[in-house]
Amino acid sequence: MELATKYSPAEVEGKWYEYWTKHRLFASKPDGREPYTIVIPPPNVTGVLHMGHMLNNTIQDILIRKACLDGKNACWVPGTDHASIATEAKVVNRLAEQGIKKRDLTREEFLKHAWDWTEEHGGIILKQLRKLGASCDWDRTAFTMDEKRSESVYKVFCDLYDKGLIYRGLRMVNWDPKAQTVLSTEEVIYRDEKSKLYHLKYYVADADVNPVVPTGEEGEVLHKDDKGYYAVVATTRPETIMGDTAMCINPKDPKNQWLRGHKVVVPLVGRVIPVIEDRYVDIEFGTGCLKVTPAHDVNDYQLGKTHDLETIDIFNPDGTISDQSPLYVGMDRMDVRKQIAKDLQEASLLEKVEDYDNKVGYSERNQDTAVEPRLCKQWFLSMKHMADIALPPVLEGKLKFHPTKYVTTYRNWLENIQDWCISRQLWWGHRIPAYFIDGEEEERFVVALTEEEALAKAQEKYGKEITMDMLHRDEDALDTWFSSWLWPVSLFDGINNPGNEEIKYYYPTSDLVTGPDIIFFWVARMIMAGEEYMGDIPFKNVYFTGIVRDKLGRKMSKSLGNSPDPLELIARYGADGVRMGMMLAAPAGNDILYDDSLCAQGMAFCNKMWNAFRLVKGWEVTEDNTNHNANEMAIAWMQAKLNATYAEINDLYSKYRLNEALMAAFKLFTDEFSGWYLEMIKPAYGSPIDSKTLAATLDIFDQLLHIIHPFMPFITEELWQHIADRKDGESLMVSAFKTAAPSKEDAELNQKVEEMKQIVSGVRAVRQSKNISPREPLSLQVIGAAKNGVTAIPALATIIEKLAGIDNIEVVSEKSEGTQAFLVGTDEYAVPLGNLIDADAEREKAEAEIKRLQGFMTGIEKKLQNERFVQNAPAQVVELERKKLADAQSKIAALEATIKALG
RNA sequence: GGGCGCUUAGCUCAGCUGGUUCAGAGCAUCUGCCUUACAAGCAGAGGGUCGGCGGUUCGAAUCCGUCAGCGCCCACCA
Repeated sequence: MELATKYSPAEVEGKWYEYWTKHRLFASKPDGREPYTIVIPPPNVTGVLHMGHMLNNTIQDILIRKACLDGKNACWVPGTDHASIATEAKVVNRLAEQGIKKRDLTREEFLKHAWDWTEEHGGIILKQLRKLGASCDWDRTAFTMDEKRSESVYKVFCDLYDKGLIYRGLRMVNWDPKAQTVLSTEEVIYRDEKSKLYHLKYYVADADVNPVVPTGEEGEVLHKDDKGYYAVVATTRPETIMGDTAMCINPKDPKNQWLRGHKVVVPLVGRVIPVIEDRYVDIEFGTGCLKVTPAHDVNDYQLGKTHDLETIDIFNPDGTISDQSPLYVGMDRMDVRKQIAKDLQEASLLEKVEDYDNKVGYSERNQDTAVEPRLCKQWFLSMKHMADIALPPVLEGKLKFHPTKYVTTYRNWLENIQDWCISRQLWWGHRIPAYFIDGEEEERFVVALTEEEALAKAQEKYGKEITMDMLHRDEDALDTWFSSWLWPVSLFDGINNPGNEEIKYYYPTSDLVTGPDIIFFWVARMIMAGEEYMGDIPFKNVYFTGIVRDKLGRKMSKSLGNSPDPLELIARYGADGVRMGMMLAAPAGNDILYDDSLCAQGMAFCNKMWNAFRLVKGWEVTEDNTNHNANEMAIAWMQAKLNATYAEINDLYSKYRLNEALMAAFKLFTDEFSGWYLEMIKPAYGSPIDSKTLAATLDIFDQLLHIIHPFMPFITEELWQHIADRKDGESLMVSAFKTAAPSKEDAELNQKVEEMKQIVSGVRAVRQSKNISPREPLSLQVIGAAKNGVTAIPALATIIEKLAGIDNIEVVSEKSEGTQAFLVGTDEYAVPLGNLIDADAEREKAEAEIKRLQGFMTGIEKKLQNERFVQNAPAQVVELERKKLADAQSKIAALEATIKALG
């Protein structure tokens, strides 16, 4: 058949994906083989594939396919995450478009919409992963809110509550006014911001007491104007003054001594508040006077507790001013900031405004919404115990991080860990299995898996008079990560059904591939849950990928429009091409600077493989196997090279240096196999190839396809299916494959061939410099001393003749006139060219080289004359220097002979 | 403010415990070739005083110190 010179992935990829699926090659069941397990970092159920997923899932697929070829029982479990905040926000937005407000719906109605949305948009991403070639066991597809996973979450919640690790607490928490929910500390990201520092006047209320005010250098009275004495407070948040319940100074601050024991008036508000003293206040910052708003700042809250201050909550949950405030009720906090600045100015209460750089916390999910500290009662998981069990396996190296630098990050976090706020004021998620009991001022509740159980517990705890009507289940849902942290366990039903066959077989999983941005959110917490519920680590290795950036180093983002659509890329370059492009750009642990040209390189490589296949496939075969010594040599060498490279590749895999492994495979195929081996054995045009060489070549091809397959599954399967007759159901994916360990003989043979290659390149360079066509035959002179080199091996001599276009190799004691010489190591070769030689130019070149070598020798001689070097350096090293010296001498001799021969 | 990491060819990166293979790879560049698998190709070539300075050593890209620049993580200075 005629095969196109271009490989077209579109015609091939879908076919093989279907074939793999049909023959259930991705499916895994526990058996006698060694398991190799990866659980996918579950993407948001409503998400679509982006470049980060492409990278992450390509890596996972490579690892899975490699394990499969290594004969392991590879199991890659896919699934999606319900992503409560993100998904709920999307649903709320869609409802808003339809004119429906969330608060007008009941919980049940809202959840119905959310499930509709999930079914409509959910799992698109998993379908997209198939285009990439992801070899997930799709039968196992899970969802963090499916039945088994939900049951696991509830059980774990109850269990941790019973163990006393989950508790309710009144804390200053991070509030997202847009999503209207609490966030954990990890979900707040701080950004540098250019803001303003407002200096506000707080007049002394009891001015009649006539405080002792300091005076300036000129003797003038400070802190006083026609309205009286005043202190100045610097704040970035003037809109919170309605919540001020004290002003604070440092007791050791000399310049503010005069304020001790006085009271001041909150500007505009008119409330009289005490001046308190606390060493927390930084004397150097601003004026050393701090306004204290216990309801809206973490530190102020602490001060409030210490000094027994009143707490005035001036914000509504949506970030507008509450009726606790005397002013601006109902206005948004950001609008109030602008307005109050004006009003203060007009009332002459604003001394000045300065530019100021500070950090503002934003919700990780709503990055346009500033988080508000807020005091409220939430559910927390005590983390001390969790940190204690999660730290040792990583520090001891039982669970390895790649790259290792993240161990420090992990450790720092765990050693300074805060309790985890696990409740969220959302509906989309796992509803907290806690039941509050009506009737008393003080909060009464029980935690239980079912209402019946709850009632029983309530009656036991609070008395028989409790009835079902009095129970109200907590309205809040759990943090999404409270279900994801169970993922490696819950996927194999290890919580509901401890000790089952699957969990015993697949747990602990092998590798986790994820981004370092979720090391705390997810990785650390999975280790905690794994240790708590399985008594063992959830995975043996964590491979942290980098962030995908554009080639200018910018993060890919929707707003910049610099993020390509993965599916378009696949359509353009083929999945294999894109996979290779991603991997080439992905050095282990570094960020990825993505550029389309990398995919183009991947596609070009596919084409290379395709054409190599066309060549091999196109040969006529003869059974005449005589006279193919050169081919035997070539085959032996190629196999040796392959063995050595594969050993290297395996080593790179073990270090997760997948980009280097791919590069090694790429070079093996392109340079060694296509560039050298195929040229060595290629029969003359129109001539057949002997059957032994063909068989050996197909075998080598087969091995190469195995090596490349994890990186580029589609084209390798396509070619593998073509290079021999295959039965239906057979696949490269699961076919046996063996290379020998590299041997000493391999290395020796390789060294000879490398030398041979240099001779060929030498001749080619001569041709290039003299503009001689490759088809014009030349002869090659082997100068005296080199006569025992590789040209003395008949098979290699034959190959040299073939590849360099040489019709005659002769050994001469001295090169004749009109030759152009070159050195391979210290061996000298020459190509007779007659009058094509430009004697002057050659002489100049040789002289320059001699000069360089002499300089080189001088350096070595000095070294060898240095007694301390000769005494202290290892004998080997000294010997080497002597050899370098000798080599340089013989090279100079050869060059001098060249000059002489030029006449 | 604390911690970690990075700086090697135009670009992206390898260079483990200092000395053969130490100055490398891929891409890009330049020069020849439409050579009968592949121009998405082949052949050949050029390109770096390994961020600066100082130290240890017979010997430093590699170890130590220091400075500069960049990046990341953590932290309650309003």
